Amino acid sequence: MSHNKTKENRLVVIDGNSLVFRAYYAIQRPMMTKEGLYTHAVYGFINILQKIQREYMPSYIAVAFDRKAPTFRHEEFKEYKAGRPKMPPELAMQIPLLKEVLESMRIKILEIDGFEADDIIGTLAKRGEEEGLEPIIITGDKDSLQLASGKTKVMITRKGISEFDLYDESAMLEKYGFTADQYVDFKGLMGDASNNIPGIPGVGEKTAQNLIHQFGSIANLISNIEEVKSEKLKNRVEENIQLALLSRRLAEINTNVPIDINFPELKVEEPDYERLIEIYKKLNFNSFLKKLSPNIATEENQVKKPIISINSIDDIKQLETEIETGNTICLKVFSDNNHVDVPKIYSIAISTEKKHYYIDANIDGILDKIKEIFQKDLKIIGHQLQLDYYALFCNGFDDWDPNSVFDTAIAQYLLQPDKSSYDLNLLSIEYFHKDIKTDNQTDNIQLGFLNDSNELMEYSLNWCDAVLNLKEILEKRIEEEELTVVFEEIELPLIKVLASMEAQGFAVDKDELINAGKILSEQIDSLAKKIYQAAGHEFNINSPKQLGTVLFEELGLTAGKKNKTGYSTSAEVLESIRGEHEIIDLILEYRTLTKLNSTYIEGFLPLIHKDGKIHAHFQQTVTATGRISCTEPNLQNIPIRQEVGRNLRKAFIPDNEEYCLVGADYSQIELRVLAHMSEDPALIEAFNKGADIHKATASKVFGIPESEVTPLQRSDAKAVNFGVIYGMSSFGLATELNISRKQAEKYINEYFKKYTYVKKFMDKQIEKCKRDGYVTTIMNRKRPIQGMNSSNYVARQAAERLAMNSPIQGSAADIIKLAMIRCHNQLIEEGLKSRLILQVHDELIIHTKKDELERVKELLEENMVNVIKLDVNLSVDMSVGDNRYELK
DNA sequence: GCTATCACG
DNA sequence: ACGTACGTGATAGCC
Repeated sequence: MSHNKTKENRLVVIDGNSLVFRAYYAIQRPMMTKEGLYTHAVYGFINILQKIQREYMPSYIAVAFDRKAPTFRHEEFKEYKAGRPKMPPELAMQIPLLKEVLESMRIKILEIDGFEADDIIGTLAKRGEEEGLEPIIITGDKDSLQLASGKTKVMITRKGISEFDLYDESAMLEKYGFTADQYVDFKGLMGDASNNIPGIPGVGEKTAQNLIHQFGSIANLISNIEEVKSEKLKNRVEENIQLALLSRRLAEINTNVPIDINFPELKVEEPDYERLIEIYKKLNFNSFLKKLSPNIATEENQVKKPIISINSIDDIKQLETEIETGNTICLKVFSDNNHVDVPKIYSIAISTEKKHYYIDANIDGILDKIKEIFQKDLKIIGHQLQLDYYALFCNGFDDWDPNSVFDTAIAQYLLQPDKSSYDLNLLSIEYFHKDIKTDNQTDNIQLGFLNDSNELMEYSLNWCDAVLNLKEILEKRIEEEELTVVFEEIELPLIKVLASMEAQGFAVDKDELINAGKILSEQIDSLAKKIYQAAGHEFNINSPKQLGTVLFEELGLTAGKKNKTGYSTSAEVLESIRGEHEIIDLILEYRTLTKLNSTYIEGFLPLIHKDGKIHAHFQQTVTATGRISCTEPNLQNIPIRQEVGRNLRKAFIPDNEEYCLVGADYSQIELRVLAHMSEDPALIEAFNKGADIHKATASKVFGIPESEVTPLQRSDAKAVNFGVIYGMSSFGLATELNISRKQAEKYINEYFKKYTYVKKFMDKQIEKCKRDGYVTTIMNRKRPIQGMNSSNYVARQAAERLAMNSPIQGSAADIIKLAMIRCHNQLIEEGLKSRLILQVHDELIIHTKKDELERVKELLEENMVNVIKLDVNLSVDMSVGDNRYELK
């Protein structure tokens, strides 16, 4: 905050209620803390406040609030503001939080029983003018326009909260054709629906405006009533004179509120940083904390570890002598994190208990030395260690396997799996209010920047300090939250498995891919021509907006669902109007082919490594349920459902002729997990007798013997089974099956009548989540869920579905992760060359040496099936092929 | 940077 | 009366 630059006489007065209301509705996606506090209105308010402070630099600032007590207006007119909907609780709960923030900023809050914020603001503006100040009123409410004057300006929010319209005397004249003083008379005539101010019945904005233009005020209108031309209007005004005067009094802001105003108290001051940090932390406002950090950086006066810079092969001896077997180190490898070439390691930081070593990785033979040191059975602490592993694995450390690691990113992920980022700098700010970056560039560790070795050395020390400090905190929290098992038995051992998969990569037949691309492009061109012909002109088929115009306006086809921006042109909508015009089939085909070409051909080609393989990145800290995610590219969504797309799988091949691919899929893992967790006897029995589960469900839902189930009934039952996993709603099932809601409801009722324990299980998840705020998996992985008690029905239902689905999806994720670890370790233990190269949620792909094939199949089956003991058997389908297409 | 769409489990 | 199926990532268009 720059005090030296403030405008000396400027007084900003904010209508707190009005602005927080705007902020609440302007932010589309509600924000909430892990404790369930809604925060978006506060967040939006602070943003506006900071914008105002930046742009107007006031010397004085105050925020006025309404009180709950009735005001003089209610005394005059009982119906004042009657029928106004109550403030939603999600907003009401944020008002005290906002006040706490304002107090921490040392911004004066003004409120008084019997008066509205408007009156306080009016009084303050008037007194401010008398003191020679320049008042600026900030509000979302047009009522305050009457306060605009030669000195006082009124700013009204526009388009949500980000923009304002500024009104002064001349702007009023321009917009309304009368002055701010006359605004009250104007309101008296037309009334105000939102405050339930009556006005003259039948007089709206236009008529009121005209009357004010002609007569200037209500008083003048009364004295010259004969001049009103329209007989009807004249009668109306005469009959309702008292109502107009009452309305005028209600609309008029009182500028003489009995409130103590002491301008020096309103002076802008430095915030109470300690208190502000506390409240920002409570609200999870990390971005605001970050902005504070330069102001508080001086508070800590910690002693820094000595940095040892290692610039020659001889220097490393210091490290060799200091490190003993079993020591704990913090590790950070700086590399270009490159997946299309061997990642280049620039430097390696190793923090021991006493010293911080910063090693130039370009020194000849230095990596071998480090590898030697790493043989001392060290305990490794890091943040997103998978990245460090990957760089090392690709640079000769492929057989390195530390048996004790701690990853602070993963620890934080388990504690809060729905966080959007586990960026160390953000965590450092959140936990320690300290920015670990030495400048802006360190965000982006690119080779060009790495020239400045000193900067990076400093950064590496801050990095390791933050990781080590975080570890102390998170280690305890993991234990308190009983996450030790999932942390130590699943997530930590998985790091090296994922890094290995990543380093291994998936070979692709580039020529095959290019060729497929050529064929697709030709087909796309010819389809486009046909589409233009059918439409009568060229347009951008990829633009849903243009497509919507062509289909629903020019061709007059039946528009289905709408979305925010206009007509929906989704496949679902198009399918339903297939018969109406030949263009529809062409467009659907065009969509399919362009999707394949742009995502899987054009998208993949630039990601092919120099070694001819794709090294996708597997991320362990992304999904809220515990699944892993795959990026650059996403190999978990290669087409399979349609033959055109499925053909692309032919391009995914083994490294060479000595190898083949083995695919191992868990059969119905989520339904099996559900059977186990719910302990439902009917579901367990169905699985244990090896039934076709969709057929079994069909038989139960439709009340017929399994032998009589038709393929259509089986497919409907399949949708029901999916629905159960997703936290089924009758609406969802109805849309999926294209049946009535009633019919869907019947299916669901039948299902739960037959699988009563499943119903109990679902109810229990909701109940538990309402009580604890989270649900858990078989391995006690937790997923916190917000909004279980939301007053909004839709939000609450959505939260309940998450509570039902997450334990199932998450437990399945636990199981396959455990299986991956077992399989990977056993392949290595047995000295086999075969390796895990891909996981697709319920499927593992193993790059298999042909002479190891039989052993690999056995090993997969054993480990996947026996990885955990459930009340139902796990079952695995296995297939072998020379490319991914052949794995069915 | 957001929205719509569509690929997978 | 409301308006939803669960979990992801990539692309193109548009502001």
